[in-house]
Amino acid sequence: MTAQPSLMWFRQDLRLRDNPALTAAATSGPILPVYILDDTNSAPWQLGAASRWWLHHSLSALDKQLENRLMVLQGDPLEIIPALAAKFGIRKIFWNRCYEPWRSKRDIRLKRALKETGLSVTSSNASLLVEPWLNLKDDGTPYKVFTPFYRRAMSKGIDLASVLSAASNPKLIPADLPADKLDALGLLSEVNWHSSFFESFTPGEAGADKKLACFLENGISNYKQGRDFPGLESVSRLSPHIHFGEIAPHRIYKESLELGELRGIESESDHFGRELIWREFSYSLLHYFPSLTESNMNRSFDGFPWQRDEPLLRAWQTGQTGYPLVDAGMRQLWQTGYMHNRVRMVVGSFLVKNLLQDWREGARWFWDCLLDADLANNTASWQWVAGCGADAAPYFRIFNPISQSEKFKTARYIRQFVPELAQLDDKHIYEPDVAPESKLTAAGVKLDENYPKPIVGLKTSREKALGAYQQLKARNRA
DNA sequence: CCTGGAGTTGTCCTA
DNA sequence: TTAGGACAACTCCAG
Repeated sequence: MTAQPSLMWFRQDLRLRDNPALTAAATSGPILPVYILDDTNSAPWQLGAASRWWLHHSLSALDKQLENRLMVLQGDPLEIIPALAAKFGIRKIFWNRCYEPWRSKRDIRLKRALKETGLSVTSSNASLLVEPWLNLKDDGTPYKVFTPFYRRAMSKGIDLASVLSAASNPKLIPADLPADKLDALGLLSEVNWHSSFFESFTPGEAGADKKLACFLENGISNYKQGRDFPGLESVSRLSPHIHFGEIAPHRIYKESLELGELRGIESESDHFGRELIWREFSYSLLHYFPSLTESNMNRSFDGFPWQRDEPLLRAWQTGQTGYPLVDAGMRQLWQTGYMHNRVRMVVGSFLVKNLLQDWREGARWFWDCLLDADLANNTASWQWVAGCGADAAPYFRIFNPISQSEKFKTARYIRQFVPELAQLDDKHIYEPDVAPESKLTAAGVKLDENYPKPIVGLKTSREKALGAYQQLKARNRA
């Protein structure tokens, strides 16, 4: 007779190393590893199509690490977990915390219910450098400005030791699992739209480690400047791995800072560390302002005169705005499930300020298309770019997609994702509609035939946006 | 409680 | 060509 098994509930911690819940579960005896697809009650934030693709392959990788013993289920954990406990004679349950408001609410209920039936439940932190309730102002309230949040976190120091550990090698209880258990979740769409995702990403813990190693080897040495240039390989692209918990931010933080010291490039690694803390800031915001996903954080934006327009939104989504950098970004998103951060700001600003479309439309589209779709990051970032969020860009700060193209030398990037413009030289590729006819003809560009003319004028749309903002202010004063 | 200083990522116009 | 200031006040935060 074996010892009583523990249940390890995997969620956004799909890894064996640096996994506090798994470490704790493994030391207490044999374990039953379980994943539950639980997003059915999270409308309107059910997993997007790109996230589903990633999840499928990440679970597949984890399952292999667990000798195909990962139990995969779908439904409401409030029912499933107690049923499993009863069926397998489980007394102890372990998980790592999630922070989406609907999940943490559900987990609190579940924990209470399990404890009432005499089960032991242990939850741990596996995914935040600083959990929201550990980085508050002296008066106990949460930060709304990034820099003080960052300083506070730095001055207190990050607790790395409680998360970092060797890979667990848990003893798994025998289970008879169907071979098609993952396919049964139906995470992969029938349309083969995601085939190119594999070109840039390998979901799973091993893929995450490789991405980090590659970034530390090549990308980080020029991070501070290089991260703004979409044509360079100076960003880590770790975001989807972090979101699904295939790697602990603690490990990323530790290794990048150590390398910075070793190579004397502290400035680069500090800037990278700052970006990791931005994620923490977003989590804190969402935790303390759970309505952030639906409502303007700055309520004075509630009456903003958004100009809902389906054709404009559609042009933005499909990368047919006539602004090459915007179109390149939107097509990168669609084709690869990823978009460079500099370009995210440019396309975000363009949607919200030049097209006057509600930021929630942008957030929704990103949610569906991004492999790294993360409720806290996505929401906080869209509110930031729209000007209604915490520490937001002032409303008059409107990105000019052409200036941005030039400043960050995006010609190569544009050629990659907008092939119909590839033959244009650097001088004309940023603004094809004012290129001489001869250049366009030579490059095979026929405006409004194989590439659109700009769908809005930059100057007029900018003035319109500023006008809308003035209008809003006037209304709020009245 | 008061107060001073500061706040991710920009653009445009003018002198 | 280039550098500096305007753009908008407002809220946040720490001392």
